Amino acid sequence: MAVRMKDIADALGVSLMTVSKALRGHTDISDETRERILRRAQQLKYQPNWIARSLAGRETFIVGLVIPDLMHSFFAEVALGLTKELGPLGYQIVLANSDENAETERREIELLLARNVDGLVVASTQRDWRRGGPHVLKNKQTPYVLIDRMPAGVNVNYVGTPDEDLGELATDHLIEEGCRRIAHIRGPDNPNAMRRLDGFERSLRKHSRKLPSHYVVEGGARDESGYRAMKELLRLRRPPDGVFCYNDPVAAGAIKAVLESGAKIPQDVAIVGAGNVHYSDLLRVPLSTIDQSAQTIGETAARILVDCMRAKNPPTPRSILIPPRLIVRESSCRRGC
Amino acid sequence: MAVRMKDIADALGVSLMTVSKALRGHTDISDETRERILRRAQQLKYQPNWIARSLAGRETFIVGLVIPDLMHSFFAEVALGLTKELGPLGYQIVLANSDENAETERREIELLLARNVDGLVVASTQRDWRRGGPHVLKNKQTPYVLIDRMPAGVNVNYVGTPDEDLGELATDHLIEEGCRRIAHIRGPDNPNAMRRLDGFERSLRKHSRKLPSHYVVEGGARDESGYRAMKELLRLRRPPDGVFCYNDPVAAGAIKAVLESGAKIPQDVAIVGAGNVHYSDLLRVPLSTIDQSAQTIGETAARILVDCMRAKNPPTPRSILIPPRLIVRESSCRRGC
DNA sequence: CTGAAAGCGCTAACAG
DNA sequence: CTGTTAGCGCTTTCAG
Repeated sequence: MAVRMKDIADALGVSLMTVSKALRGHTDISDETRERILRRAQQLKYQPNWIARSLAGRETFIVGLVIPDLMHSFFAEVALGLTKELGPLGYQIVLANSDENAETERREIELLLARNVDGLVVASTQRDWRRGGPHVLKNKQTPYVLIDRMPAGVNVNYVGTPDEDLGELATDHLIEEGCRRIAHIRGPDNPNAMRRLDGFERSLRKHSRKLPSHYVVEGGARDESGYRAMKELLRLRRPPDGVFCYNDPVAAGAIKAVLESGAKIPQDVAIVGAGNVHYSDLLRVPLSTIDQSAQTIGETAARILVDCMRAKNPPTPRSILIPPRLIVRESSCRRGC
Repeated sequence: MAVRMKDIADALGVSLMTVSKALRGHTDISDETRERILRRAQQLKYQPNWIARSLAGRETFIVGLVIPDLMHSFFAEVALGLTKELGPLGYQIVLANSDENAETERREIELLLARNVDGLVVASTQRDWRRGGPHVLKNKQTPYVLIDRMPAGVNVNYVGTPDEDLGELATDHLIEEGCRRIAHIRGPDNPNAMRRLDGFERSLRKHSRKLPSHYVVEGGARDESGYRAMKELLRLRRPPDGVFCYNDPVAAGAIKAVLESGAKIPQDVAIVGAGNVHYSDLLRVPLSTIDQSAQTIGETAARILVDCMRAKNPPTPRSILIPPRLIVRESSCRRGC
């Protein structure tokens, strides 16, 4: 079996408690004793048993991360930001995949709670985090931070993107590039997508443009949806000359549709996506996009969570929005930038 | 605080042990008592405390996953395969990022071990898993499965790709497509990349082709390396008309370089990558590639691990290679497929 | 400064 | 079938 504190204690003729304290840097141990203990621990390659430590103390130094889709590079980036921030503090991360499914999400969260995680980061698939939301979290005191998917009307910790600004930024850019007829391929039916649409409309209003309803088409979150939606737009009598797409995969699909039609990007149609997935630069036409700084989102969520975990009584929830940044590549670059 | 077994026991006037057994489906409890206990547990929303359970029993139902790069879609897919297979069995996954760094890897593994994980899946950055390799694993009995990066001369559980076959498959394909001058952009200095090179050479020999040494150029693992390497190849007096690239990012970079030079893909230069990262289909030129079935690798590793975790004495190590599959897209399709 | 006592919530082994 | 007795390895509390 692995070496325990008791082994060190016995070997040195001190009590188990002394070892425990010395190992954790308590001040009420003489320097000499501590030295001896530390040295011995090293020799024996002592590794604290975290299970026992967790049971006795009340921290596990585990943080749960619940995301809807591991394959989405946005979440992989968030996870990276989390590990970068949490790792050095001694936390480890348990990964849970909700598969975009509310029930699975609830189950996973309960499991994580049963493991006494110190905190949770959740990109929730739940529409309404209050009702349907894991009431479990209400009872337990476990702090949590929601990311990306803004919960409807709940006062919780949240880190994400100001999606309305994102939509506005993308649309403003298309207008500045000289597009006259600007369309939007919508995302799925969730708050984030709604807000991007709002931003799209806000930008058009701001510039006194009309909002032809047939220029807003149903889309989805994947490239096939973008492909289909773009086909639809291209069939219009007057097809758009600029399209803001819900996200990069959708935009990639749209690009495919445009090129197939024989039209040129960006001359005939300019395209802007969102998310800056890491391959955007390598697409058929390098894709202009709105970067959401996913890693920063992860890091920020981590910091908030750490504050909560360290605080005795829960701090007032914070909502932090990471400003989106426009990244101009070829797909929208009509004026030779 | 959360409800404990004791709470249920007290409420029902039975002993704690009875509850414990009933909850875990032991047979030596009367159906009636079990019913009462189960019902009560539900009412009270009892959730077992896994920390305590782990300390008392000897399983934690946690599996550690150590990977060098979260952002690489290959590993994300492996992780997905793992969760798919392990989740239903009640295991959760702790994620550790080694950042392609052997020292970090060792530390993370030790941490995982200190948490008493039931098993480990490691994509090791270590060249030699025997010497430099975490000897920790020798002492502890914790079962582990290595993936992707084949360890040098060690008899352990391993799931990965037969990289030599992969290289041969890609090169055979280029030859079949009618390429006359075939080059290879090498990967980094690791066993997998070596084997892909071996496969490349094997294919050429098999077809009685020459192996001009200047057609094998230094590369790396990212798109910038591919870009640079391809530039170099294009400067040759007789540039290649077919290139097998270490992986898809490298191939994407190579494509960029070719297109910039004004040459056409695949007419002037055919390109094949490896890995089938999920955006390959959306690249400037849809990329032919060799699929490694990353998710299957994850699932297979999971199954081997489960076998080991359940077995009383360690089964003899198994080495499983998942056959690579050629996926033909536009970048190599010279004969109108 | 050091240590003894008590217990975290659960399970394994055995006794009733 | 049910319950008792011992821990798992560590930490907190409080007395020396």
